[in-house]
Amino acid sequence: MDSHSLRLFLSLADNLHFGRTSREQHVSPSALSRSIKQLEDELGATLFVRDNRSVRLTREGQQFREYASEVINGWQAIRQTFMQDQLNLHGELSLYCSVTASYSFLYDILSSFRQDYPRIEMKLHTGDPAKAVERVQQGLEDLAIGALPDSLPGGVEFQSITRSELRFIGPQTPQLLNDDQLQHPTAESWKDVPMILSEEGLARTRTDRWLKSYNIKPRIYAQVSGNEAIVSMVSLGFGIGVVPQIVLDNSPLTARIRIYYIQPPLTAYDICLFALEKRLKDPLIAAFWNRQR
Amino acid sequence: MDSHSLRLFLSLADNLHFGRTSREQHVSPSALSRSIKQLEDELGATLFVRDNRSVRLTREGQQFREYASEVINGWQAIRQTFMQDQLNLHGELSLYCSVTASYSFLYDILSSFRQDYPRIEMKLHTGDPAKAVERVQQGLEDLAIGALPDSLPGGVEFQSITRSELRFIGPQTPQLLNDDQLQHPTAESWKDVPMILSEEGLARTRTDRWLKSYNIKPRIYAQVSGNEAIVSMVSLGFGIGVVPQIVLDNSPLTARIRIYYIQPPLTAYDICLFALEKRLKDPLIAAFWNRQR
DNA sequence: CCGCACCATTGCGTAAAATGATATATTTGC
DNA sequence: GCAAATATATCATTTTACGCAATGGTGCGG
Repeated sequence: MDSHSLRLFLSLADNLHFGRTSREQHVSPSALSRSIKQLEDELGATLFVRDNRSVRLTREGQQFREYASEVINGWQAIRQTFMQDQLNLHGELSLYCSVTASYSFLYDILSSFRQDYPRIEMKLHTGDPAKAVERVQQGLEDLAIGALPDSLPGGVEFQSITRSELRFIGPQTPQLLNDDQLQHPTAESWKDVPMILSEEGLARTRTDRWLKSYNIKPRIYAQVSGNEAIVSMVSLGFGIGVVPQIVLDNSPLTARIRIYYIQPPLTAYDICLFALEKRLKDPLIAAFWNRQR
Repeated sequence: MDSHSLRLFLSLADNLHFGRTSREQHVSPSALSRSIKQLEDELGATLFVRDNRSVRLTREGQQFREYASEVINGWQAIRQTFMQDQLNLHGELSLYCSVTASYSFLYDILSSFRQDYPRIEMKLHTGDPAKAVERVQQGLEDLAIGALPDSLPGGVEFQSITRSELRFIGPQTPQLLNDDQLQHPTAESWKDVPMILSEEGLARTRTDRWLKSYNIKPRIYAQVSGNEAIVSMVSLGFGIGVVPQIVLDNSPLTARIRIYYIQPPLTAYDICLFALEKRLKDPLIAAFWNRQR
């Protein structure tokens, strides 16, 4: 028995619907199904009657629901108690991240942090994630989110948040790359492919390295800054580009572009939180660094 | 947060001693330490003050102790409630296993089963584990514990309980095998090594296969039945034998024998519980099969 | 003052478990 | 028959847990 299963159970007991619950709780349907089944096995009782069309709580399920919600509420309550001081912890934290980050996982991070530390104000600055480490290092920001570079300057600490693959993308039409160009990239076949690349940053470095490994001298149509701008230009048919998957997940233009899956793939982005090591002692920064996840 | 961590926490809160608690709870000191640390991280509070010489509960720890014991007791209580019918479940179950099994893991299995189904009587029969599957198949036993054979007859279901490596053992003195014989076994160097083997069973099959792979024709000093007898004869210096590690763990003769670690090791024993598939519907057998672990 | 025993913790390599993706079965309502 | 929803199996991958051995700190006795 663990709190995660209990949360899933409680959510399912509310929804009475596996699909909806799995989406709400960010787990796959199979994981949810297994989790409930495991709970039932441990208890030696059936919690839900599923008749392929509807889900409903058994008598035991209702009973267990009370217990589960007590456990979860008790847990939250005791955490609140322990965090009394945290209620008094107040001030301001600046966080630098990309527009994409602010659209995606940042919401979850900030909303749970907000619950625990309601009196800490967050100043959110968005910009090119390639500058994340630099901004922290220069003391312009308390915290920053960006991709983990191949080499991190000393004195900067990081913690991994998520990973995201780097993708080659092209416009939906016209199709700028054919199978042959993808599977057997050569300098010759790629010489006229127009490319739209970031001016700097990991995506650029890794793309350059990939191109170089095939001796391709790219025809650079445009160098832009900002992944959204790349997606935008690609969708308009100007060329092919390279952006992290997470940008595509949150882009309104996904229908206008296509993803080219190359082998071997570019090394994935490791999206991390950065802070200056010596500033980790700062109570506000420490609170964020050690936040509940 | 999971029930296992809570149990560890409660035990530690009683003992105020990591070493003792880890022994009591059958986990390594490191696992215990990490488990407590994780709990503290999740809660954002220190539960114990450890000053390398003593362990004591913090104020938060005392508070959490109440919560934890409520959660655990509640869990037990709700399981009891769900198992009301089980209290009424009564009758007799026969279980066949080796002497070694009855000395080791069987205690844990039976004592927890006993708690859940106090009115089910267990008839324990001990004997050669090689006969486990056969006894179940013939309907002589409801359940049996033994090593999973390479091929299981149809209609017999199994569930894994634990694994145990097969070990070559020799007497403490005289040393019957030298390094060369172990690392480069040849027919020539092994021809005079006296061996004590089971008459039948997996250990015998696997030993034979191993010997054959090196073209060794063993000099069989004795064929006996029962692993304890093998250990006994080996300890007296009659020859070398092959027994599962678990037999050694529970033998009073370990000081008199030595283990020869060969590479590659023999395929380990997979110690399983067996039952006839069609009898799994029997409420008593089902209760044991799906017992709490 | 120096080993020495004791004890919690940490690093590391490996083993086990959880997960997501995918495919398939099954039932039910339309 | 078809679509929707749950259950289950399998596989690859990631994540986690574990034990072992080593570390570091502390008090005690010689």
